[in-house]
Amino acid sequence: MTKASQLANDYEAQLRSAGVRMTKQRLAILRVLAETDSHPDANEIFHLAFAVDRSISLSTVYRTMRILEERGAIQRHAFDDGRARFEHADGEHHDHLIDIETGKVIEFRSERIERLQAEIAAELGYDIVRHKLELYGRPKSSNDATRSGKRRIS
Amino acid sequence: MTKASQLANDYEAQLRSAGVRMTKQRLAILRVLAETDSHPDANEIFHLAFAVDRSISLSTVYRTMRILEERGAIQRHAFDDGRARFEHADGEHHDHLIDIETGKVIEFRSERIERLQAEIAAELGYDIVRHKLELYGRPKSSNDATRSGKRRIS
DNA sequence: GTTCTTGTTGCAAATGATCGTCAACTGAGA
DNA sequence: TCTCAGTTGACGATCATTTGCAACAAGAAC
Repeated sequence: MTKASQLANDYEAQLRSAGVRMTKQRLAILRVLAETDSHPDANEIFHLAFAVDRSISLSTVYRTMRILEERGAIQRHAFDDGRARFEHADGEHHDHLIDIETGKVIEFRSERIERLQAEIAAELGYDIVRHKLELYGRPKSSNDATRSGKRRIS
Repeated sequence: MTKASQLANDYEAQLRSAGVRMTKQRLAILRVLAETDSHPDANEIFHLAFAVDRSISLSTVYRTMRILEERGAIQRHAFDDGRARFEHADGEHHDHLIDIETGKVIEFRSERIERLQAEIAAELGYDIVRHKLELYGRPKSSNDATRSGKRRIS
């Protein structure tokens, strides 16, 4: 079993046990989400899911994304291009670096940033509920950052 | 001369010398922007400017905000409420903490965060062009964070 | 001040993303 | 299989933002 179909099954089991009714449209969306490592918007998800099940509509994509978000199965992001973008929540929080030349999104996680953010909020008298860190950058000339997957930073 | 009207004059001089034609609508917007310390959206700016000059329209607000953004006179933000919010760019970059109970936006700047972000981008093979850090939090019980103005953090 | 050119305006209609309504349909438990 | 509350697609509504256009007004040249 591939990692993606494993993830799709996890999604399905999780939602079923939460009493969410599984329709073929939702299964198509779950499969699409499990199979992508990028951050698709609603329209992209719609097109991918449409290829799996031609009976799906854009409305259903929006409705399903809301349900998945409420259940914590996915994360919603609002980068600077206006649309909402989604990615599966595979547990650990991470941040994003967006390549302003290509739009490519690189995920990373830095414990130092996480700690520092909590400290700052505390100094301001707040408890952090969530946060959003987006770096917008341009590749350095000697760039080996083209490999994908999440990067772990000190 | 108040600090706000000083800032409004600075805006005007800067734009004039860049060859931007100054209309009464634009002057009204500049005054409104100079007088606020918050992060108004287009509609709020429209209402405030309308009080100064009843001939202004929402379209002009949007058009003017784009011009001001292109000239670097203001910063555009996209917090989690969907709309674009604006604030005057008074030079130094800062980040935001949004109170999820009241929507209040607190500005702060942390040199450690700034440094850390640059380091992370470098590790990923990128030069940072800009970045966005938003903390969404809830006030601690013993909260003295109600005072306004930019906060400087270690 | 008058003229002229060209950028700017308000309005209304157009977008684009997202959501709501509703009648028809369908999971999934009895 | 039967039942029915939850779900669907179609499509119109909504919200923030943009654009087309004819009327208008800065500001440079007279």
